[in-house]
Amino acid sequence: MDGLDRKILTELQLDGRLTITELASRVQLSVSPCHRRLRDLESSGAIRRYRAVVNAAAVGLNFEAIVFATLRWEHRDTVATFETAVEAIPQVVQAQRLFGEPDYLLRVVAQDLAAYQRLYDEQLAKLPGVQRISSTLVMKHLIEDRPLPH
Amino acid sequence: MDGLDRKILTELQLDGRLTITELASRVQLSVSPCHRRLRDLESSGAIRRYRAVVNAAAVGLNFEAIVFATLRWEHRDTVATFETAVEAIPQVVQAQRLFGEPDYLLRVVAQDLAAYQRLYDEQLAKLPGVQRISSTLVMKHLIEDRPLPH
DNA sequence: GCTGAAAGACGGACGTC
DNA sequence: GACGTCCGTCTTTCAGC
Repeated sequence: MDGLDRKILTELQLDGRLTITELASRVQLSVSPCHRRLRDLESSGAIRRYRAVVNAAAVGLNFEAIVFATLRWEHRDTVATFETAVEAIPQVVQAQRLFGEPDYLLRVVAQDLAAYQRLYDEQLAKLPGVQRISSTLVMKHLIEDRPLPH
Repeated sequence: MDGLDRKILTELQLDGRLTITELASRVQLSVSPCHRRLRDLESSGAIRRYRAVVNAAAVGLNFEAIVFATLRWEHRDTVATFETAVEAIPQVVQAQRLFGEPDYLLRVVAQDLAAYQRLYDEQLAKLPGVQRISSTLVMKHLIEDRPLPH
């Protein structure tokens, strides 16, 4: 992992569909070594995958919320049960477990406020092991999917 | 935007480097119409971009934190000043403005705890217009970059 | 949906530093 | 060991019809 590899990663974070030819010219390398490096980055797991970034509004998802959840500590498997239940909700597009309060942060999308209310009442509020759950609406995205810094 | 378009978007969220040939066979379409649809999805902005998902640890970023920030309401441009300052920090890889408390949620990466401490003291704690800022460490990612639901 | 031309991908070989 | 340049061939792209 040297400067060239990092440069390749940066370019591919900006445009994941770059051709090897174009990528090679951007990082000032010829095609074959660039191709070799890319293959190594992919097989070593440095590049986890490629993804199209889809405009949520284009698929009718105009509503986004952040959910804060804190668990009760009942059993050893409170965590596992909760996490399984979260993973089963497709509207949860991002979820992380934190140290401290809250225990979990979820990013949830829905079609509109009504759909979110249904989702909240029927699924989020019923998640197992939860002591306290609250949610707030996302007003705006400042930064989304920015390339990792050096 | 019909079922086929949605299917195309789903497949490309799972693998952004699918070739048209492969994509066409997955959505049960022949190559040309699939290609036309893809071009339309790209030019209409439904597909915002393509991006390589890079393993942060592979580039030496082993630390991740969530920052909660609430602003003081001094002037009309408190918000703009704060947002500009946030955007200038490359370690902030995701940022959203919320309704309610906190006003902002930032996702921050760093090489290690020491680097994060420096970043916090020298930059995050000095962000303009902030009334209260606090941060917590990310223990684990449950869900990351999941395809948008239907 | 099909065709055809241009571009790109990808493996190998080989010489250089 | 890594880069660069040649060489193949196969696949993909994308504008015609």
